[in-house]
Amino acid sequence: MLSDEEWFQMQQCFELFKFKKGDILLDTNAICNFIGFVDIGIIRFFEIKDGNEKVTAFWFPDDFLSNYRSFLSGTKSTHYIEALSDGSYWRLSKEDLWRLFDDYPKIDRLGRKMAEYLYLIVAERLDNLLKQSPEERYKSLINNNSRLLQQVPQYMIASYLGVSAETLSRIRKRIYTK
Amino acid sequence: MLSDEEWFQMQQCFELFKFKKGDILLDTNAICNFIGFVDIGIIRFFEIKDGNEKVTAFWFPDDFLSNYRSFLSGTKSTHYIEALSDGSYWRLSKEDLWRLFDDYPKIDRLGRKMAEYLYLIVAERLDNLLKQSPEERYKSLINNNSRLLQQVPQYMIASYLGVSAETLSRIRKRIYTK
DNA sequence: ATAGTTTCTTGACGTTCGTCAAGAATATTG
DNA sequence: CAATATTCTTGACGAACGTCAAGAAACTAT
Repeated sequence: MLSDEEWFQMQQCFELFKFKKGDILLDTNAICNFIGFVDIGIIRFFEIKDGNEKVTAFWFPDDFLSNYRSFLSGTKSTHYIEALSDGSYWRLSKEDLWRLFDDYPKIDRLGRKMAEYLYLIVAERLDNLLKQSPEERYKSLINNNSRLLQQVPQYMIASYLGVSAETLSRIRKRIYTK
Repeated sequence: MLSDEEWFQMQQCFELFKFKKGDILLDTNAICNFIGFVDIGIIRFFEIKDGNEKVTAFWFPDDFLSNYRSFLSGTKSTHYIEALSDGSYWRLSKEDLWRLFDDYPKIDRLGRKMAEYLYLIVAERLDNLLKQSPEERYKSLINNNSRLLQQVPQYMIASYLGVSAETLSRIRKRIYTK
């Protein structure tokens, strides 16, 4: 889809960032001025409401990584991006991306595909949250996202599903004892 | 942002569709092959789960109108698009849009802006759903979307907020009697 | 105006959830 | 291996929600 020249120009702009478990890759109130892709490691995207963590997303290798809302709108992040393990990610600054979009129409189109793809992910998550019960959401996770269950603490998954840690523990008990 | 020529080409592709209250503009299991913009009227986007309606969105004049998930992914719609009043909307077929994207890079870029904008809307809605209580969500609606309260039946708003009609009735009682 | 339809409210009751607290299980570190 | 920290489970209890059913209120249409 892209020519060699276009790929080269894009690759030139990506920079590898290493991180340690617990590192904050984006703090609240900062404006997210980059997008990235996970190289190695696990990352979570969450906010804090009344002292409670609300996890919006987990990211694994090859996943898109950004506070895309803050990135697009230029508003301060309400969320943290935090490393759940050691690892690294490829980073592209907003400045460079805008320049690539201006200089190369095909990269601009790639940006459209990216936005469309990210729309699909979040729209599907919204739909599931509206129509499924917590138990159904957990079962979906078992079928579609089992690596998450193995590599992320359960209380974070609970938050991702929109329930308390205790409730998820009881959901699991319900499921696995019948 | 677009030249006269580009605007003209786009306008050529839009077609006005009239509808009556209760009309189904997109049925479940159909593939959404258009995007549109509301000209006149009110429209809702909803699905049915276990006999219950789950409203995902309401659209007013100038709002973007499509099952964008079905449109982008080419999968069958799980939702209905239904007219809540008489009205009309401007419609652009997928075929024409793809052609416009191919022929005019600036329209392609406009498509990126559109996808980005729609991402922001759904991402914010997801965030609110994860972090706010039903009562908080209703209060947000009062402040940010009051025309919705005046022009849409309350039981549909309840569904949009993710609660039963009775619960919203009780939330309103809680709020307005103290 | 009146009859019919739709929408909203209220009460009763059972279920699920959140919170707090304690302890068990698991993982990490020295 | 022992000590510590983290995560998970369980119980008890109260709050919020869903459902069913009945009636009130608002809206439509003739």
